[in-house]
Amino acid sequence: MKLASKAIDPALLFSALADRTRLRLLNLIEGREVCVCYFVEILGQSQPKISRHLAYLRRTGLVAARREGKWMHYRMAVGSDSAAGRLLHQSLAVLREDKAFQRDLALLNKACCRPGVLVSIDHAPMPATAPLSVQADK
Amino acid sequence: MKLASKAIDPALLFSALADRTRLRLLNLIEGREVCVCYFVEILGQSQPKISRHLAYLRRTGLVAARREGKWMHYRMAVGSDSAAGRLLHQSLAVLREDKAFQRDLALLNKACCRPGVLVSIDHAPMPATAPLSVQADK
DNA sequence: TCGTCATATACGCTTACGCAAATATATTCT
DNA sequence: AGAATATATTTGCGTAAGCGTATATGACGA
Repeated sequence: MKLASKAIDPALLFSALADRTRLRLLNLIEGREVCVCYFVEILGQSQPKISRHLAYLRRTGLVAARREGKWMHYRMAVGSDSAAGRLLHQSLAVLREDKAFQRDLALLNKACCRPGVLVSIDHAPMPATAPLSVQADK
Repeated sequence: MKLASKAIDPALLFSALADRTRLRLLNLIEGREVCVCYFVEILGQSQPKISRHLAYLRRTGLVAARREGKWMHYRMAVGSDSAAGRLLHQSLAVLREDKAFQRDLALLNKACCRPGVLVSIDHAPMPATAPLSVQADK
């Protein structure tokens, strides 16, 4: 059961959103559980940088981590029952109008649905939930 | 005519929202034009502090200022036609669920609709547009 | 036990931000 | 012109945040 430890201050929430790397991470995390190795691969940024930003999001209480063997999986820790959660989720919805964010999601889709496309991580664990498809192929 | 000078980067927008004073200012500005003296009075913060945060919002392109005699009036500079505008406006909508933000709006209502309540500014110019009433008296 | 892989943290540095106090600018009034 | 009012900007200082590089931790396999 998810403890509502304490309401997240709006200004603090927006601080967490005030960085493009963190926005991209949250975009990928929303709605599923994602392994760190996907973040590094898809964002194309150094591992310490990704890890540092994930730590920031963890400290803020926006995401939670779960260890599974060597891998760490991150997931959302706030739902739309809190004001902060609504702020976060509705903001991500708008951000996904941007092609760059759609592209990140598409890469995540490829990575878990077409293993081998991202060869360097084709041994990594699958996300627990399939990423929402952006502009589904209809 | 409002020039769409350049799209506001989402991370930059969220930086502007990452401060409680600026959130309160934006809450008051949205939907009308407000004189600086109201900000100082309602937020109960020092004039230089208010001015500094207004300057920040101006630099970011979120608000615009207009001089009228000795007074400066601030208004929103982004509409819901831009992604940043949608992010901003929908965020303010959620923030107004909070009593503190409702209270600020109520004080603005009093200040312009019942002159004399805030005696120290009862000589100040009226907001151009009446503030949206929060929880209208039904 | 050792080595390796996956991830996290520490360090040193630089830049941005927030605040209070002081000062500057612009406008109106006399 | 000079004083008063409304607002803006500067200065100095402390803190938080970002980055890259280097190092530490934790889990697994040989």
